[in-house]
Amino acid sequence: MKAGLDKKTIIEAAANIADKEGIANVTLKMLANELEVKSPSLYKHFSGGLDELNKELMLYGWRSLESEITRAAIGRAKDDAIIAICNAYRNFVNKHKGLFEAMQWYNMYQSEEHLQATQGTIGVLFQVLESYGLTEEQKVHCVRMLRGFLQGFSAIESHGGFGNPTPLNDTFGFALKTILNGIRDLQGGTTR
Amino acid sequence: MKAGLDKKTIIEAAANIADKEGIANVTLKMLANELEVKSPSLYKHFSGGLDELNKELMLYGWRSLESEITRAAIGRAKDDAIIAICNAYRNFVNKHKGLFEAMQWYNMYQSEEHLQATQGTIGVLFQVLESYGLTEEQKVHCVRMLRGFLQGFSAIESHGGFGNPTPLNDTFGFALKTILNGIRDLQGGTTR
DNA sequence: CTGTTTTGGCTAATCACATTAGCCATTATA
DNA sequence: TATAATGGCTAATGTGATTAGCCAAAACAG
Repeated sequence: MKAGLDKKTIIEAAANIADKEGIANVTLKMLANELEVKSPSLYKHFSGGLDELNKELMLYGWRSLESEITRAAIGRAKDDAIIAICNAYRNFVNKHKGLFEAMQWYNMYQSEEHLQATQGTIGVLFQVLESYGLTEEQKVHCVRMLRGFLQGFSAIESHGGFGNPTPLNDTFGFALKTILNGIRDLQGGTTR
Repeated sequence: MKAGLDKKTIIEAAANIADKEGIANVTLKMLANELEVKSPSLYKHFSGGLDELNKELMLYGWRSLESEITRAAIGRAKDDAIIAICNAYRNFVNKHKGLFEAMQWYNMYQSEEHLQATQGTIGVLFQVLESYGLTEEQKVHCVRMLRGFLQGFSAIESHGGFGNPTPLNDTFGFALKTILNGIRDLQGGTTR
């Protein structure tokens, strides 16, 4: 006996493999190698096998993202907070390409747990929006718009999907400005 | 001898399986079953095996999307065209959940081919933007913003990721309006 | 029209990885 | 200190991908 593994260690190793080697390499075999253990041993920690592990990886990812985002928003409010959150999201994805893929991959299973997991992240945005004096419904629209954009943009960027040499920072800034304008318009009710 | 298969038939069957059974079920075995053939036979059409097949499926998906989008834009211009395109994109994803996953899945391989494949779809948006009198750079920003939002929003929606009961049509409409406003602002140069 | 080549299917065999069964030493605990 | 639970291991099984090599039908050359 020697390894002394636990779920946390294993998940973190999996996240590492995902980021470094690509999500396709998150296999029990690879994981066992990394942890210097034989693959059947992992079943002592994840009786559900690879499937359970992937689910946990997904949850771990969302929790990590939530934590980064929360930290980013500390001491900020309004647009300033939203911008910080969006930057944190984008940076997280670029730093954790594989993990982010895992977070989406598990969408396939469309589980209640997944909904819960994303809720935390989304919740931070909701809180920030509280101070804008919007209706519940308007807040929902704003959060959804932000979520959609952040997820899509980050996914494409992290995969090198934007072929053009134009700086991505500029695009991101423009998009954020546009979205914040949209939110502002909801407040005043200005019919432009 | 009997089947008389060809690439097109096989890819379409694969797309069907992806949409109906989920992308996890796009296996050579399942495909062979559907086509009433033995799995090794498929190698006569895709010498690269499952990997090549997935790549072709990805390309097929982007080509299909481009075609739907193009059709949607016919006879329309400006905001009207953009809205039509966005709706077509969203509808496509919801109708082809599995195929859309395949389109993204292959991102993993970050290939030149993938870049080419998306280019067609993106190109349609570019063309529509021609009439807005924007600089090249501004057009790039707009297209990227739209792409990011469409991909993220559609992916989340098609997976049932938006937990809230608020109608998604409303959110989509609001987001489009917001983005179109952002584009309009680029034109006038109005410093709001 | 006949001999030859190509095509596209098939069976049998191999490989990788997930998973299960059951063994066993160490650790924790009654 | 007995005993139970833990967490590792080896061996065996199962599924799907892939490869090798056979063979009949179709296409084609003369």
